[in-house]
Amino acid sequence: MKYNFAEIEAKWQKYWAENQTFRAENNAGKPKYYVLDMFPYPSGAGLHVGHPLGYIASDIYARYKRHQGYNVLHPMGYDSFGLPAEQYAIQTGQHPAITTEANISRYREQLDRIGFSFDWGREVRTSDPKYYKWTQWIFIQLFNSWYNRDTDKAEDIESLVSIFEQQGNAEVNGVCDGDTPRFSAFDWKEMSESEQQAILLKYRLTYLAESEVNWCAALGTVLANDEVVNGVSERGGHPVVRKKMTQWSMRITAYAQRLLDGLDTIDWPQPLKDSQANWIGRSEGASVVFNTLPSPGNGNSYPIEVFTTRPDTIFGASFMTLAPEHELVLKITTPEQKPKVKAYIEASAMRSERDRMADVKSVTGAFTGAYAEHPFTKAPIPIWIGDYVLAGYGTGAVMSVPCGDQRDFDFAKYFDIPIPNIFHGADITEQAFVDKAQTQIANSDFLNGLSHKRALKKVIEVLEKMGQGKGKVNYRLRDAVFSRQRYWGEPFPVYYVGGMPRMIPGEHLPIKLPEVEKYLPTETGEPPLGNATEWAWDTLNSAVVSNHKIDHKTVFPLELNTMPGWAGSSQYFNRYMDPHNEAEIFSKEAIDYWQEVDLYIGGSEHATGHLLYSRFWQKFMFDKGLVPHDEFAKKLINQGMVTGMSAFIYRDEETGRVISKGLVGDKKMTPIHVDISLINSADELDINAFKKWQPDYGDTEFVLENGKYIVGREIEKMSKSKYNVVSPDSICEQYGADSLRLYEMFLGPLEQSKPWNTAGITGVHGFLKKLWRLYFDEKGMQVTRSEPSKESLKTLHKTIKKVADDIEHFSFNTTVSSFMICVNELTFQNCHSRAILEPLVVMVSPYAPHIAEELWAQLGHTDSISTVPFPVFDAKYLVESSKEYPISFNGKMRFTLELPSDMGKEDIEAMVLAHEKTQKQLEGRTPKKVIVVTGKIVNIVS
RNA sequence: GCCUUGGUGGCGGAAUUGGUAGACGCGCUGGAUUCAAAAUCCAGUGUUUUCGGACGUGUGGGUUCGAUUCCCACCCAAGGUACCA
Repeated sequence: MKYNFAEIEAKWQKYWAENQTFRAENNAGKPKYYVLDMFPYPSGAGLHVGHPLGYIASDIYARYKRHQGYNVLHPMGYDSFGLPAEQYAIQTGQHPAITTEANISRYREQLDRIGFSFDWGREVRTSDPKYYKWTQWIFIQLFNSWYNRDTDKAEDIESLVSIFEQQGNAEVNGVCDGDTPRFSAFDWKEMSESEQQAILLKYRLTYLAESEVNWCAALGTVLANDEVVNGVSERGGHPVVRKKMTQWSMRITAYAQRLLDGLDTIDWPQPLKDSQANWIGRSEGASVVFNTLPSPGNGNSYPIEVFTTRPDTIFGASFMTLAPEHELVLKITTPEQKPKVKAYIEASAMRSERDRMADVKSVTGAFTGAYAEHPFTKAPIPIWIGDYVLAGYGTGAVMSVPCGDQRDFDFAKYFDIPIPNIFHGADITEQAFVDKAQTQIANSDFLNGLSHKRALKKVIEVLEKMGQGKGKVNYRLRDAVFSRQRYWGEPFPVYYVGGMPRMIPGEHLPIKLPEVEKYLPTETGEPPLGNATEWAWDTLNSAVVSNHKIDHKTVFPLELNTMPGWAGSSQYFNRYMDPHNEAEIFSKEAIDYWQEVDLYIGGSEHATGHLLYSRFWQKFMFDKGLVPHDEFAKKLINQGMVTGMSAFIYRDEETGRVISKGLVGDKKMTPIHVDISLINSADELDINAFKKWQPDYGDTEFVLENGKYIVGREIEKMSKSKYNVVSPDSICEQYGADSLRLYEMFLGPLEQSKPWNTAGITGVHGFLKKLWRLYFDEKGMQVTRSEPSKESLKTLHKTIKKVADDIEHFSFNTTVSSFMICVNELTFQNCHSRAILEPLVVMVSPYAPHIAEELWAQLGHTDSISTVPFPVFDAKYLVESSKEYPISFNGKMRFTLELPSDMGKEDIEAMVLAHEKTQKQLEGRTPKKVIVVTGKIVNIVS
């Protein structure tokens, strides 16, 4: 009987679907285990072999856990809102929902072919109103909450209102906007409804605020940083300017410290934690207030607050620098300097934030003509603006200490500003002195002679006493903008009364995305939802109604923005626990049972996006008492990228001939991508097939080496345009899903990126055939009830140990090797014993589930192999009577010697020294020292 | 610049607490089988060699009886990033 993978795989995929083999119950009397993959965006291109890498790894682990007796939750879904479908809609008029649906079916077909053990009964799609109902619901919960620093958690907004009613906001220690005014209970009661709402917005965890965006007027939309290249839009090359727009924001900064602290409690890769920690960017220092001096143009004095991590260097401050966007800039600039300053502000508005930050070399800035008073020396110090200071970080203003900060130093040198030295013994002629450990402060009045640490403490004390500053912790993390001017996203459950946002009551959710004629922004520059004609909220009937009914009395306009891509992915892992619940986001029972994700596998590119936002929402949900853990995933693994092996032919532009790689030499030739399906495993090009694919080359002369055309190979990202994409379908077709699964794992360590080379798959495919032949010969089943040999038992148990250890360490590539070694050995031993071959098939099952199910059934079992207990390792089969000792001389192994395992050190030493090969190696020298590590090695030093 | 990860045969990679470097697979070479091919099987495959051996894990040092593994300095590649006060 031959190994017919096509038949076997179709059969078992059908069996699993029909029997719902992998359905997870919410209360099975077993311990739970939750294995999660990052759900994909269903793109039009379909899956390539890089995509399923992580899914295969998680599937192996999920199946392994089932063999260990766990009730495993292993769901899959789609992150199905997104830009490509919308772009396609703009071009073709096709509704994104239709495109998305088609793409999802294609993804599903491809996924099904690989034999994943997903519980498809729990599938979620972020673009499904039944799902985004709960995304909207969470938004409302955030809106109705504020962050209380005293209790260090989110609380209901009602509690804030009652504090305001009783005592105003003076005593409230809540996270709020920087410009929140102080008011008393009396003031609060005097405010109009609208004014009160405006105040509350400053405290809500999701709020409306002006944020800076990259506005592209020609496209009528806001662009992401990476869509802006050199100040113009990537698509079309239209001008882009920084502009303030009213947008929804998430007050993630309220959670900065907890997001940082939480990293210590989760088993995530260190590089990923590092990048989150850097993103949050905690720095300790002080905020210091400098007052401006009245100037010819402006008789007032304004306080300018700066944040500095080096308040100890305050006596070295010889100027101040404000971000060009700083609100005081135009107020304090002298008439004389106005033209220069205005020009500079305009110029920097043209540059994207990324451009401003990437440009390290050029120093730019402008003098405002104004001065501030140094808090201690009372000296006037000039106020400059410079775009190396970012409006969004700290207070958008810095005290510049050129002797202690390289950027300030460069700025001062460039504009010829004095550089006072306040460090004892430091040379600052060429560069700033930044070594904190070596710092001894000088020329600084009461700080003279102090170290960095002591000066820091002292100066903060004095500043606090003067009321001109205080110690402060600053975070780089900014609140996350939550509005998008797009069509294909979650609509907000928000309508506007007198310009103030109101939430639609939860019982009327979901608010479904309206139909529009065009998916582009409106002519007046409003988001695509501005094209909808049925987009108003009728408060009497609690329904979405036609726009012409808007009367601002009972019918109000709805929000025109939609939510960003990360909205739908920030809680999906909890929704999987109870995906069909229409009354709650998930039942208490479900969350109490599943608790949290035990293992999450996905790409590291989500480090500071999805993974940070999800942690934020989880902490919020925890504060609200909805989830039992404030971290959603205990363990996380990043899978690496699978890169493609592009193939090139080389065209000699002078002669027009195409030269085989070995004959190219030093001559400059044009490399041209060729489709990798035309290349065999020896890098030879099928010239006829190539000419058929590219008829233009029909008459081209191919210069061969040894009668063959050899292509060049290079590793690149897999992409259609590079003709190096390998689809899993074609692999499944040719070798089967089991071969694909094994090969993806065999490629190398899960976390590392590695190139795909289809040629190598014959190795694992050959292994599966060889495995099959242990069970079947030409005549049929050849498994016997005979007693297994000692060697076979040893082979089996050696493999059990290795495989179990490797799976726990997610070292799936080495597991595949040990399977190969095991099958090679059993074949050599001519082993057909059921006592060996039954446990073997269970071990293989997580990796190659189809062949395992088939062999299991052929062995006479009637149930699926999926929950059969994993074989248990027994050390007694590995006991050896002798050990082959490596004998090394000065650390280099020269020969091996077989000795009894229980032989003692002295006996070993005597045996080894007496050996003729030892005498030969020593060449008459006396050994200085003999090291014997029993069971390991012998080393002779001479 | 900074942070992170990595650098081992022709290629992917292995060596789990410092103990036989190159497991396993691909590719390649030779052979068996075949009319032939595919498939399968067997043997070989780091470099070098006077066939004794010598040298070999990016480079240079160090610790150690012994280093791919630990320490210091450097080079290169990939990914991330923030001129962050």
